[in-house]
Amino acid sequence: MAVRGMRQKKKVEFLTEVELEFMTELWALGEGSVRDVLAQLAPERNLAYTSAATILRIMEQKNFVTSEKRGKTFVYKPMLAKDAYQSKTLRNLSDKLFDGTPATMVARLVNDQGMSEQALEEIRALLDRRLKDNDS
Amino acid sequence: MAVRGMRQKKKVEFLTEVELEFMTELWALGEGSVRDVLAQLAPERNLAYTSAATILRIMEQKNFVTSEKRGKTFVYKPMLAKDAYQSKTLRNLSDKLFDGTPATMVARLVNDQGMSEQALEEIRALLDRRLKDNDS
DNA sequence: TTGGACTTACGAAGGTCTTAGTATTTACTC
DNA sequence: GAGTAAATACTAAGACCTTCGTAAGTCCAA
Repeated sequence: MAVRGMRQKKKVEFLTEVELEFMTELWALGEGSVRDVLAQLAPERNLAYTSAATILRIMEQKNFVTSEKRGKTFVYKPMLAKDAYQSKTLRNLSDKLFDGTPATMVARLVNDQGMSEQALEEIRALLDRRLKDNDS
Repeated sequence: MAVRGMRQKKKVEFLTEVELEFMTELWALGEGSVRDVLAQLAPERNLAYTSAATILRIMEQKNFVTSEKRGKTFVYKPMLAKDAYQSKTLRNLSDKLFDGTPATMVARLVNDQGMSEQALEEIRALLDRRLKDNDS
């Protein structure tokens, strides 16, 4: 009997570069085996099967995904929704690089991110809705 | 004669955790010596002087700061303005975690970052200005 | 039930990051 | 010019990350 799923001392908060790459595919797929995820990566990525398996196993140890055995293979599923992780990441970035003021962040985005006029309009509409809700 | 400022193969784009911590102090100070930066850190940080010196020397190798010798000590200065680095970081985050659509990012920020009504109003004003400029 | 294809578990190499100790250099004073 | 306090340069340890090879386990078909 193999040992799987050992605990770890410190809670890991954020995905590493490669883990984010994998999680992105899992978010898109909903769930997937090592082979499924590997198939989603760009062809020029050229990652060995065992590397992908290792990455997913580590992600499970860090509680970023759960696995379920189907026949011979494990199927992995995100433990964290994409938008929740987006929020978490933005909060962290706001703290670390924007003095904890997310408004500065939005300002920076709106000012120099080369957003289309349509995108800007959408955001304004979003703000209008938000500000109306606050009134009630 | 010591060897300082050796080149490096690959261009480094982003600050590491500790480098960001140091760069934040340099941005606030404008410039500073090892001792200056160390003095700015939280007292409970307890970092050895030589560690701080090493970090700044590495940051110079990576072209994040320049140094100038004044008397016995080096004074370090950022090579990159804070807002430029903020923009760069946001662009990267948008690509990696938001499918390259910064509008989604703003939406996430506005929706769950707990911004005050005043902050939201300011952003809307900013957008209004941006959208008017585009018309002309 | 045994062979083969595929899967998982483990270990290790090579890299970067963070930290700090030791050794060397430097500027200034007497 | 020698001594001294402070700064810089170097080295290295320990942690984590990425990658992959090898070994061991597993399912199925003939």
